[in-house]
Amino acid sequence: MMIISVTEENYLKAIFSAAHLSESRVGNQLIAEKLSINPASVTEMLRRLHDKKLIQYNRADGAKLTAQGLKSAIKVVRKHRLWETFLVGHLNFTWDEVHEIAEQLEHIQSDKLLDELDRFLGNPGFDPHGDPIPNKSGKIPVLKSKILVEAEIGKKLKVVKVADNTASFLKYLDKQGIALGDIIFVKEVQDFDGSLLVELKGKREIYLSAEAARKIMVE
Amino acid sequence: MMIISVTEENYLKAIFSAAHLSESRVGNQLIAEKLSINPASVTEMLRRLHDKKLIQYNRADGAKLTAQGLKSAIKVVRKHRLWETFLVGHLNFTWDEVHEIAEQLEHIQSDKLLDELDRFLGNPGFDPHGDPIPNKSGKIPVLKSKILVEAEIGKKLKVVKVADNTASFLKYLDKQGIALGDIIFVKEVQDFDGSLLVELKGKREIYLSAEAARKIMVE
DNA sequence: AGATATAATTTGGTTAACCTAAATATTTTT
DNA sequence: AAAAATATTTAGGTTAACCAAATTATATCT
Repeated sequence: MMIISVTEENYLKAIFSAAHLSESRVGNQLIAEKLSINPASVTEMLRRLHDKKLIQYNRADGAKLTAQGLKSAIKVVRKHRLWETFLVGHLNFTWDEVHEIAEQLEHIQSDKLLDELDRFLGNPGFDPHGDPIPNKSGKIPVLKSKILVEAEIGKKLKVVKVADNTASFLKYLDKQGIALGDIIFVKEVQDFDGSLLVELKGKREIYLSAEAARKIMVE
Repeated sequence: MMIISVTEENYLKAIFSAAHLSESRVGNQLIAEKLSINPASVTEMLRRLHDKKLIQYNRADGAKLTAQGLKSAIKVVRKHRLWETFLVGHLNFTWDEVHEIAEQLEHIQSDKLLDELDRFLGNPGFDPHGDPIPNKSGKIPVLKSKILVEAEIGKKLKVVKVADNTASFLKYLDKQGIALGDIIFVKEVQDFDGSLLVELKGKREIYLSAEAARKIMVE
């Protein structure tokens, strides 16, 4: 089996997540930003990943994962999200604390560990942030969710995911008392700033800025 | 807080475990063997560990952990053994499968993770091989165990630890049906080769070579 | 004590990942 | 289409860990 270093895995993951957002071209610049390194360093590594047949690469179109590369990237994401699920579910971590540690754990190499962890957790489809966990064969479950800011007035909705996993946003949600699975009822939309008046869990009424409502996914 | 690399941690661990066996001097040679690297490389690293005040070091007496270095080494051992306990206890691993993976997991950095894992496992004192797990403050529990080969005839004993964690020996024990916690009754000792006839769990009788009995710890 | 064996160190490499600054491409704007 | 802006690559350099071969200490043996 081919050996992929931790650093290489991080590149693949960066390309994978960048490709999901901007779709088309994944340039050196973007990868450099994601990994907080100098663009000059990226060229070198992309060439190596190309040699290893993990990406297609040329100056014009940037980097694109091959089937091999995609498989590796998805596996890393799978590991990351399963570990996050474990940390929150069994080790009393909150959703804003788990990212860093999962960044380390995602590189542990053992297929059996991965399978057993999945089983132990009950083959979860989504992690504590609502992000989908690829299954063993690489298939990624889909949620037909919308962002809250696009919801119609008078709809009863369930919070299923957040579109921003920074600790500051997650702490803000905690402070507002919003968690995954909560039922939200949209009462009013302010015309002038797009902020929402919502009823949370049939109890409290709170205001959410359009900014925040753009990062909350509902179903 | 001082940053200690994975490689440095492995050196500290090697020095720690070597010091436990041979007591006195831990030479470059021995460290090199433990880590499967060239002795020439060891000199360099020991100098760095000395500069970081993690070891005392001079040509005559070799390497010796400082209080700082000992603390770091014990923490790594603690992590290693807690993870092994987790793998066997919750993820269906057998005791001969866990070492490699624990070698990776022992380098994950997060104090909260360590504390929570300990709590989750119920603050175990010993890992699946019977090795003591240092507690949070670094204290290492002691078992007043003996090696089976030194046991007297007619004694009822409990298997508490193995003095050889290689997969081949652990598999041998599994095949013989011997596990930690089993009660052993010594019936006979063969004079000519020191092998033992023992009764296992009050049921089966089996022969154990002196070789094997030297690696089984009982209480 | 001197010869021999063993252990440690020095010397002069290598590789993976990074860096900065300069040079070259490629887009985008005017 | 030329100028300006942006993106990529090249060139030359660094650091952490390693190596092999040669050298220098230290220990052991006769």
